[in-house]
Amino acid sequence: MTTIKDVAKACGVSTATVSYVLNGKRVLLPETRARVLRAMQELNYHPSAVARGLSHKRMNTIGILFGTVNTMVVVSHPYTSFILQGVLTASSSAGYNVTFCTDPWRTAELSAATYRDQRTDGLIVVAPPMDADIVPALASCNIPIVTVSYPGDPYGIASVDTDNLHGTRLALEHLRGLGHTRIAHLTGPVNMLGGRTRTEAYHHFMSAEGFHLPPEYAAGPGAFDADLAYAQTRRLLTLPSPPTAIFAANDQNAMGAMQAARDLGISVPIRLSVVGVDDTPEGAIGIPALTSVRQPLIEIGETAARLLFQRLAGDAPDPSTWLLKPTLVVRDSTAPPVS
Amino acid sequence: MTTIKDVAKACGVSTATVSYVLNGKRVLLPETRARVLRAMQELNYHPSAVARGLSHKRMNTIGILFGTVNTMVVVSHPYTSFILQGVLTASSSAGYNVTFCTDPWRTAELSAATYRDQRTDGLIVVAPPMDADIVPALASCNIPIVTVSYPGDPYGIASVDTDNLHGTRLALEHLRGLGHTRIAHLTGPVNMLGGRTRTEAYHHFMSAEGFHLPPEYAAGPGAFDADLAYAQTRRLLTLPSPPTAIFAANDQNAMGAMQAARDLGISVPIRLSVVGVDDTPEGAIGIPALTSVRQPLIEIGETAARLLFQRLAGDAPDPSTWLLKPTLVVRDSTAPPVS
DNA sequence: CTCTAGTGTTTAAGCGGTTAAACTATCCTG
DNA sequence: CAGGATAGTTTAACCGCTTAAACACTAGAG
Repeated sequence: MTTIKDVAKACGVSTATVSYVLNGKRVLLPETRARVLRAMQELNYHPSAVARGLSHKRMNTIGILFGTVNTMVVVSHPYTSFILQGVLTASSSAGYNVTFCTDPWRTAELSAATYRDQRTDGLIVVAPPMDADIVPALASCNIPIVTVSYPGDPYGIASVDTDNLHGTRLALEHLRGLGHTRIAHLTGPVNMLGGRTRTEAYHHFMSAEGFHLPPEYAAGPGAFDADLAYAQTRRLLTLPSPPTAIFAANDQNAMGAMQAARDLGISVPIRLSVVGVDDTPEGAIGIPALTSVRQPLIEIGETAARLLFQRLAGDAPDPSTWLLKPTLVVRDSTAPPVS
Repeated sequence: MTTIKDVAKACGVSTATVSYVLNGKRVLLPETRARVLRAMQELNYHPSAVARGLSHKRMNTIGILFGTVNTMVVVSHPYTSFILQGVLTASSSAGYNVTFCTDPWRTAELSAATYRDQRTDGLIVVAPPMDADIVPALASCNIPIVTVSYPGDPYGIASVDTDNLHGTRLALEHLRGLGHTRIAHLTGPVNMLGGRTRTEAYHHFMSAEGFHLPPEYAAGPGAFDADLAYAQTRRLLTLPSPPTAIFAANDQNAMGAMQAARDLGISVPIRLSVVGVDDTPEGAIGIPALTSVRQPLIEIGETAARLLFQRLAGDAPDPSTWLLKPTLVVRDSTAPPVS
């Protein structure tokens, strides 16, 4: 590997001169500059990002950490992979590299080393459980971070998320507009901001509308999991007064619900309407195609990355929560209730 | 940020001692060791991976580069995301970090800087076009690389891929076993190893079986693209003597073919059987569910990563091509031909 | 009681860049 | 034509950690 010294020696200048050619922080004689450039070419020289990083104390690299339990199956999951896509796009155009934190978060104690070694200039933490110590731990050692789907404010951190209140309203207004009044909810995990917020929004909307529904209509504890949703839906549909519509915390839950309905011989959407959240390909292709709240995941990833870059550049963005508007994709799993 | 000096000063030893505590390369008095460890705790010290990297000349990080044209939509693509998954899994357990090369490969000239700056110890290059200069360029400057779906041998590089010959045979034997003889092929891009190999394997199999098919049965140039496959299939199905089965270069092509058949009122699988490659979720969920050759993508990613780690550790693996066996997933898009 | 052989720690020179400050010409100004 | 400004380059310290080599000290051998 040729170093800056080799180049300097090769054309009889000091390493400082080569360095100035490299980053143009001083004016040099065109002739000198040309000679150095030629030598760099001939020697096939490429400066070491590591040495540079040590001097500059920044590596032009951000890390992305998926805060979910099962970190390793995360990439092929539609939610995370689209967020990742957005982060990569924004990073690419901002000249940043992205390193994947492969080491899943355990506890602040155990995982600190991986995230505090200055290998990355900052971190994007995606959807960490609300009860994990990861965000406070990272925040307390001044690592610049931006979170996705996590309450940022308490720690003075910028955070990006879907406007889940709005998304829930879209789904529920759609159902109510079709004439549904007996609308149940499959809850997501309470320790995830997205799940919790949708459930809160559901209750909020329902009481604002003056609907008084039995508690079984939003039974917890939930998860982002088709099997649990399946079981919960069976229970709902065998209630004396079953719901005519279900708002599921995400598409996986919705798929579980549709399966349960199918197994009970209850046709969707004729006798049961189902709305999910996430607009996954699986839902879109399912039979019937799932009506779903589409989160702007790529934009969320891009926004998170951009906020982090701003923060790293010094223009501190106000550490607040950025909510991006979801949209409702109406497909074939919703229809007016049979009366 | 506290440095090794702070720790050394805090407990009255030299930085060398702290360093030895850090990496245990010398025996120290238990008492000294304890004192240093305590200081590290109290000062909340975490060594800089960058400084370490500069000394060691390795960062314990590998890069992954997707060689396809449209790099930025790559993550959410099933092929790449599963490969990535495998790479991440293997890296995680080997203690390596993974950085995405967000900067898409342009030419050797333009992109060299990004890949030669020692930020990564080695590179996994996934499915680069065969006519791009990327692999030779990287190989010629001694960056340890492992390729996926690329002819590795010529450059003395380890390479991992699906055994496409075997996969093609699985698909074609399945069709022949059902009784098909008029089997057409939707070709993939010729500049991608996977596409090219499947087409070669198709021709090889057909002539070995003694089938003499019209050239229109495998018309090129192809692509991994549903629209082109759609057009090609329409042409095939309106031939005087149309095929009764189609072996598509991948699932996207197969989906295009099924759409074309549908639009022509030709029912799959009754009047046309279709086999794809990749076993994508979309294909699996489609109507009819697609019979497809499943590539062991996660294993491919893992293998590629492991080969790279071996290479980095010095145990040079023989730079040959590792072919992993695909399997055939039989679903509803194939059936015996109507006679 | 000297001499060697550990043992535990420090010194100091890197690793490959950056950059403030010093230096050396050259040029202009009064 | 001295004196200051300016332009182009070098010197050398530094970033934070590693590590060969030097050093100081004890302990056991002869």
